[in-house]
Amino acid sequence: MPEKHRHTPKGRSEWVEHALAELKRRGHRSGGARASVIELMARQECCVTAQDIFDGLRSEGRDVGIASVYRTLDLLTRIDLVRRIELADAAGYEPADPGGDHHHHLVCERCGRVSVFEDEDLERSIERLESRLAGRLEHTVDAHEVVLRGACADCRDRK
Amino acid sequence: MPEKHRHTPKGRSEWVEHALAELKRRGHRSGGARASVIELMARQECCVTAQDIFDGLRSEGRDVGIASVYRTLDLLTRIDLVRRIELADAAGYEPADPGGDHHHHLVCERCGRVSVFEDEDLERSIERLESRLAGRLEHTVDAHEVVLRGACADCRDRK
DNA sequence: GTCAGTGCAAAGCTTTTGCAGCGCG
DNA sequence: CGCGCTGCAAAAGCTTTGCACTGAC
Repeated sequence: MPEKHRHTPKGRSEWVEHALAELKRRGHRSGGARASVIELMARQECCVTAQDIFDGLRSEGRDVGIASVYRTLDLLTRIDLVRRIELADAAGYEPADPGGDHHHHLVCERCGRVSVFEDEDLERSIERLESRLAGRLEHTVDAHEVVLRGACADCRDRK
Repeated sequence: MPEKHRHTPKGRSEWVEHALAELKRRGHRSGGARASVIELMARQECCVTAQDIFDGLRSEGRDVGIASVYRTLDLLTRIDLVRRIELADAAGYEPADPGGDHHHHLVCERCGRVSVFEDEDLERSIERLESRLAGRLEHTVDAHEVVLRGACADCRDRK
């Protein structure tokens, strides 16, 4: 059952705590740029690009270098606090909700807008597939990514 | 049921015919570079990058410019003769088999190797999802892409 | 003969890396 | 007070674009 615009504000402030704690646990120091990226990421609805984050922080007056944005995203992705999604031009990043929030993305090929859906049926199919692959010792699977491409309601109506 | 290394040599020479015919039908002229890219694409097992195609053609002595490779891939993708898959660094391209060969990709996060799987169960879940989305007039869906990421048998065994 | 197709080179993007300096612990 | 974090700038890819020229129709 697809759902759009899912808000989880409480879950997200928990995510900030979790992320900072996890970084500390791994012996990372707490720097300003990294904290800013984490705080902004937590406020996002859906996946954002590194450039989005950079622009967002600049518009709030936080002079974070784009290199630090990439470095932070890379670090957070490597320790599974952030999920990276390969879109067409640039990669999208979003907080990896620990609470099993397995949503995927729907990209409009005309306007580029990205929306979100969830589907339990699909998720179960993927789980079965993953355990079959693991059972045959063919491949372990840590993550999966589903992208649907088409035209959003607005663009389709606009002929 | 996942299957690797699926050969469809007959289907692929048919694909060359189909691609050339479709281009002619649309009023495109038949140039050397484009024909070379199509011919090489047809021989590929799985998705290849533009650079792979460029290198492959050069090694066969065909001096095709990389811009022509990109232009051809772009054209073929736009008319659905080629499927573009977003991997990590560069995009992968593969012939779009008209015969409903809906396979997807399994990427090893350590060595980068890309393998292929097919899964009817998964495909049915996606079909149901797509018709639900279309039914609600939320989004049309022309294409879907599933990427699983993990460790291939070789890399996992190598500790 | 016309104009789509082509190769080369340059430009445009996203992402990474080098480096000097700052500041957390 | 060491070394991890940071910003800037430069570099390193991937992909697109400009342009003159070739060749298909």
